[in-house]
Amino acid sequence: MAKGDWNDLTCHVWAHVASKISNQTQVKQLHAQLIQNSLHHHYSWVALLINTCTRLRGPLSCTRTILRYSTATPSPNIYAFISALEYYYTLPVCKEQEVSSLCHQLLASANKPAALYPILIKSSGKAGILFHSHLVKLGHHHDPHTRNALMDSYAKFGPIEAARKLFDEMPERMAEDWNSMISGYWKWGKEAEACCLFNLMPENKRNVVTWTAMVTGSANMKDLITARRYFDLMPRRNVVSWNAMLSGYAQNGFAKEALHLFLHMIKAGDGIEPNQITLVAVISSCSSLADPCLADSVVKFLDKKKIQLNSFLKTALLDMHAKCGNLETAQKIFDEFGEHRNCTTWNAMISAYMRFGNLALARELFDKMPVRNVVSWNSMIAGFAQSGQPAMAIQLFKEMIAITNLKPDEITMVSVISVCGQLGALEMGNWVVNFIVENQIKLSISGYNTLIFMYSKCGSMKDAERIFQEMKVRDTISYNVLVSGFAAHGRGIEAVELMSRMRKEGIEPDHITYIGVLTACSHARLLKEGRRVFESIKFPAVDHYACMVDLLGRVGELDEAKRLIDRMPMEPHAGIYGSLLNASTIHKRVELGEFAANKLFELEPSNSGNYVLLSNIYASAERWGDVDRVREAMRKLGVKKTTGWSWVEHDGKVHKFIVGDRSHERSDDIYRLLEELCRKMGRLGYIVNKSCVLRDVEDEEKEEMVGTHSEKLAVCFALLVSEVGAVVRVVKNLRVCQDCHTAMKMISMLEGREIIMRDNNRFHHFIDGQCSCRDYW
DNA sequence: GTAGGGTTAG
Repeated sequence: MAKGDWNDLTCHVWAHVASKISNQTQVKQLHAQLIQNSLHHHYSWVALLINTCTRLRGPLSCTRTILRYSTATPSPNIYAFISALEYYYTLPVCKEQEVSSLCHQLLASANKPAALYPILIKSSGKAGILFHSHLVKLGHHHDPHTRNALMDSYAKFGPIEAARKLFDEMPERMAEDWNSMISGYWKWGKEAEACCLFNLMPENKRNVVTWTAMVTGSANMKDLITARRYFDLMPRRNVVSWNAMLSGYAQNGFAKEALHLFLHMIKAGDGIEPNQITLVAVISSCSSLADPCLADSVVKFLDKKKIQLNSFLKTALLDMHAKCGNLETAQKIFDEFGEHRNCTTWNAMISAYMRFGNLALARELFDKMPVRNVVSWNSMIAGFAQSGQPAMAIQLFKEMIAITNLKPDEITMVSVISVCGQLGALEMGNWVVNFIVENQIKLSISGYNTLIFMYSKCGSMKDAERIFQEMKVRDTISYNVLVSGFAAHGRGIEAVELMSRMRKEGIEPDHITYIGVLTACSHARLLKEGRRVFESIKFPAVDHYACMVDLLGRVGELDEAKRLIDRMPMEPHAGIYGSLLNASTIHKRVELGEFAANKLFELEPSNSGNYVLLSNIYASAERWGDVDRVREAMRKLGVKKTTGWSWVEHDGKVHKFIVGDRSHERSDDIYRLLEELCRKMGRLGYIVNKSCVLRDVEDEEKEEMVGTHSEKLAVCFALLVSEVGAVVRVVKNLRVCQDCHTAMKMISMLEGREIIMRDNNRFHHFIDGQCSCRDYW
């Protein structure tokens, strides 16, 4: 080959060579070969080299060299320069000044046709606006296309006001100018301005792009109704318009609508063929429906239409298989990616493992991945939070903010807030809220809803109400979370009032609201209000009946409760009989209790609580023979009483206890206090098998069956640290035993402090020797 | 190579 020669054949050969390059050393070798052949001045070579670097996404120094080199060649290649610029600008080490000076060098270095400026600006991404002053200097900014390109850069990357200024200064506007401006407004969340401009735009200038921009804009504001209206009104649709509508549905959780629209598209879509992007939306909808049959038909469709799989499609497929329960296929797709995996692929695989409960493999993958983004951290934090490992979730969050430059976003914070709620860790919750404010993390409605949830789970309804009041826009969930909070804290009146307010503000209560309000009435013994609420439900579900049975039972109307069960239009579930059994225990109704318990033994034979409750009913009626019979039945069936953990938060740290626990550093003090407490309360207490057993003073043979004693340890610890003078929050997951309840009342009276106890879903406020929940013990 | 559509985390 003659030196410096360049023709189609050599181009083809060298392009083939370049396409095989897989590492930086080979790039350098190719560069050396070019120099050897004196081809290095030819701009097509520069383009080839830079494209290779771009493909590898790694050899940074090489790209920088070539970037400088491409402006220094006698005939600089604008396209090669753009490729390099685009790539370089996405790198974290990119220096804007450097880019700007290179741009100016290039612009000043040679005469180029005016048509190149818009291309240069468009292709430069965020760097496009750096050309502005230069173009004004050269007088090129009056060219309509250049001007549009500049305006578009401002519209995309901000400030949007600068774009509007250019737009207003235009003597006449092309459709592209209107479209750029409208899309810009949508991009910056300025819905009103976008719609206003759309209405101002002359009707004959609106084209398929304008309409599609309106569809996408509305969909991004989560207003799918309006998006669909624009879609239906469009005079002409192409594949992009269909994709916009499909993706709108898919990204906003309207999977069924997306699939429905897709079927419509392939049946009567004006002869429009679905492409890769269409299928990405379709596959992601199949993922959220988690239906393996649907997954199968999509795979067949891809095969039939011979659609090429790109990395977006492959990742979507990986996710779909994982969500449909097929981890092997997901794993296979991940393995086939090989070196071409990107961050999203890794993340999809990590969340697949998390979904299958394989935390160890998820962690291994997370540690192995070369680059982690916010989603990677979020997947891990959420995964641990949802797998009952809240401490690990918190640790990862701390690592994230300590060792990475990544900024936690709303999704990170929602996981962390929810962990604080799970743990009942109020101090940590407050710290997290502070973090959100300091780092200016914007929360959406669902973010605020999580905050309300957290505060009510941490026992601070005051804060929960404050957040609710501060919200400018609320949805059904906001009301439901607060109503459930009131219910858990036994504040019935507030729950009923909140539902009225909800109706007044034009938000219709849903079945969850009704469950919350009825539960609140039940805990506060508001029979009249509860009846009214129940009667206002148009189609009461089985859970609403359960709440009503619970309410009737607690206030002692057990016969009416039984009649309601008999009248129910559907089959009663375990919750219904559970409420009846519980009420029978409280009101010592042996026969009704037996009836409910027998139903429950059929429905859930291994639930130990039912046996314990029945045995308690017999005990209260002094039918010791029956007590023994139930215990014997439990033993024979191998039903074990489940034990639970109790938590206390102190000084921002959560302390965890279980029966017989000796692991706490203040364990000795705790047990000493426990004995003292038992003595003070006029009961005999002693420690057996490292755990605490209480015996009734009057009947030394009768061991306490209720309570797991882990809460006793928790209570004692809470008392030990009580000198801090703060509200003590004892958090546990089983019903508080009577001793603890009595102890709490005593302490609240003697020390004049408020004590808040969390008992699974309920809260008990002890003030001045009284407990807030009237139906309790 | 002027404007519109893409995967993962709650």
